[in-house]
Amino acid sequence: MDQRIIENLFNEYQLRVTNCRTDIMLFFLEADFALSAKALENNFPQYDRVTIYRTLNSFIEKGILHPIPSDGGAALYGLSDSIRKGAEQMGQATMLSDVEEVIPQTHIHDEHIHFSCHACGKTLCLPEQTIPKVNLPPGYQIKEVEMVVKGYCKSCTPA
Amino acid sequence: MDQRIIENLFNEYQLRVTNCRTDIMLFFLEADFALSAKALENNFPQYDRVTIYRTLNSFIEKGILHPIPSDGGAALYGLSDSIRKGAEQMGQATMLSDVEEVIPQTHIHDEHIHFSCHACGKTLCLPEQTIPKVNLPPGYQIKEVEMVVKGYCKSCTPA
DNA sequence: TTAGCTTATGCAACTCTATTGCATTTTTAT
DNA sequence: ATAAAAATGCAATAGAGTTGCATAAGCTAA
Repeated sequence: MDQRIIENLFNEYQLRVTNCRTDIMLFFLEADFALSAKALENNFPQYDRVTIYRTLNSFIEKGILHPIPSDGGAALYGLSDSIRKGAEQMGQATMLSDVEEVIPQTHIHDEHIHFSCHACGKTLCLPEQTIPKVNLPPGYQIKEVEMVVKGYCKSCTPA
Repeated sequence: MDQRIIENLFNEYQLRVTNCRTDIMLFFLEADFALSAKALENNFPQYDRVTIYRTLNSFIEKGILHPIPSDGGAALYGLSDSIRKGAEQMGQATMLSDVEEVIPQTHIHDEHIHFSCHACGKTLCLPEQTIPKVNLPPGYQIKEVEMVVKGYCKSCTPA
């Protein structure tokens, strides 16, 4: 994952390029599961807890990360679908013109299913799994749907 | 709602009958939405915060209440479907024999949809709305599914 | 009904997650 | 290079929830 791709992303979203933001974004791109503030604190002892929280909040405001509902006390965060897809495409691109095509998609909520594994404890975004349509009785106006499936993930289910 | 019905319920679930438990159970039965520990603290200043938390936990252990995923920091709790249904049936019953028919249904998870209203802030259980079946790619083993729909509830949607 | 065992309650202290204010440092545009 | 704007670190604070322990209340059986 090229550093330049991340810088470009931050420029698009009007976020200043800092070590903390770059490191955390790289970590999210390399992780295939959702992360907690605690996990980031452990992985980046060089940054203050407060800075990590502020970094997470700035990413959420821009729509780069989305919060994932969790049972435990601690919040979880996952990369937005558009960001991950964009970064993967850019990873293959070699020309700068390709890189500049990314358009910020703020406020677009990813309506994918989240999976929480009882065995390894990880929570994953399943970008390919769209949430099934819901029909509520008349009078309800649906704006957003959250779905968390719990069980055993691919790695933890015996084949 | 008869006090005797609640006493009977507690006996079935092997919970001692105390003022705090009775008051809180009554409050849940009368509320048509999910409650937070904070809401109970506000409504029952005569009971200690710790007692309220322990009361909630004892109800959850017995399966009388279920925790509801929420964005905010604070947990929400809803009455289990079987309890509310049982209490309503008993409310109509006049003979003690009817009342004694309640069977504790511990560890049965209610797979209904939850609705969270952006306007009034209330979270409701929708016992009639079952969660649609989900198909995940091979390798995932599903044990439990949570679904929270957000938008405007019946009371807050203009007709 | 009471004696005695068990469980629930209240209080104090504590843990953990997250936020806020403020001084200092870093980023970025000129 | 410089100055404005924004990010960082530190200290303090807020809120949710839990634990230990002494006391009070509920339950069981005689």
